[in-house]
Amino acid sequence: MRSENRTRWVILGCLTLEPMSGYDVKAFVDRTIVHFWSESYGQLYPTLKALEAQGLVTGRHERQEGRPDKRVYTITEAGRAALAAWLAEPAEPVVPRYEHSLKIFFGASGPPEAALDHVRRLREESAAALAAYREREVEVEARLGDSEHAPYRLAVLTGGIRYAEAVLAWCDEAEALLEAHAPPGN
Amino acid sequence: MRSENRTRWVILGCLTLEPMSGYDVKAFVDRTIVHFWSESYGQLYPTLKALEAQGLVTGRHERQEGRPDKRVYTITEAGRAALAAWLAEPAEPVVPRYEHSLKIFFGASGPPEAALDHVRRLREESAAALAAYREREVEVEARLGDSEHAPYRLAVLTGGIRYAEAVLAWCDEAEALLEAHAPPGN
DNA sequence: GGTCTCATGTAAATAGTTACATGATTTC
DNA sequence: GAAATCATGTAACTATTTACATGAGACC
Repeated sequence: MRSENRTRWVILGCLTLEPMSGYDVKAFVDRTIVHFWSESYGQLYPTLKALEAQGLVTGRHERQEGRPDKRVYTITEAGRAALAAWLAEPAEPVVPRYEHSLKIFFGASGPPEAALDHVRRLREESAAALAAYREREVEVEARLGDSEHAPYRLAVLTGGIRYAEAVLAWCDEAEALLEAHAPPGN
Repeated sequence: MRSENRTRWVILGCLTLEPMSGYDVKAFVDRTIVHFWSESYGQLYPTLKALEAQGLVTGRHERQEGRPDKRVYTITEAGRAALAAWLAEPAEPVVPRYEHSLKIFFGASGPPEAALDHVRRLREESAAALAAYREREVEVEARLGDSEHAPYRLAVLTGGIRYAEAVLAWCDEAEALLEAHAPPGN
């Protein structure tokens, strides 16, 4: 693998916002960057331990009443430096694997309506995603205000919105194209 | 992993077009669907063997002059049926991991100009990709003509074009946003 | 003489997900 | 009484990449 364990950078990035537990990081990822990133506990907890061993974060046990204790991690100066260095490097252009596209690409080998169904499902998924992003946009604008993080977060969120809009427009185009060549026989 | 070995479906899909060797499949992927899919030899060759063992493809040794012999695989009826069944199933919505977005998202923790640099590099990469797609579009239209595959392939290629266009438009938007909030000090 | 293309494969390593285990408290 | 939330972790498994090994012929 080209870049060793990208989970570490996600964790360090989250910890620059505030001290968090593994559970908190997971919740943050699922709430804010889930449209372009995902993390699993199976990756988060071991990586947190490794980061602590490397001195990039420090963990402390925190007692809680009425709920389980948690282990809260804080980023160290070394952690901030490592993150800053990684942020300065060009991003690795990773080729994503889109099953939707793959299934449409080989559509001629499937049942007649299958490719159109993929387009229609994609439209529904994208419409739902778009609605969620727009809600989040309002929320982020309100909560972040003029924080130093605001422009970065808003830029990325706008990216999600533009992406979803482009996919929706493409769905119409693709549907027309496929319908024209494979007239519905039912 | 939810879907067992998606490489198999790529191989079967390719073999519906014509009999191919592992090397041919790799070349086809890199030539036509590389913008949303990638395959490595380390995955292709073992999977081809497994598919043969399952009776979904048959391989034959082909002698060549002036170049190495090759092993050419042909899809069987069972292979076509398996592929058609997979194509009929809804695609699994896999969350991609965009390093570009991640680095911009946490931009406040990096060097001042870093996030803008990511946007600018992304613009260059997308512009190059867009140019390549447009060339391929002309080529595909000419070569596929009114083949049964044409509408599917063109639809997917158009998807790549729309995506690249949307990214380019977003880059302008993001650059303006980031410049407004983090005035260039150099 | 060096590099590129053609061609097949294996081994080692890593990345990542899923399932399991545990258990208290809160909400429906 | 059931299900969800909070909370941490491990083990098993799968997917996937990268590096290595081999070797002939074509091209510059």
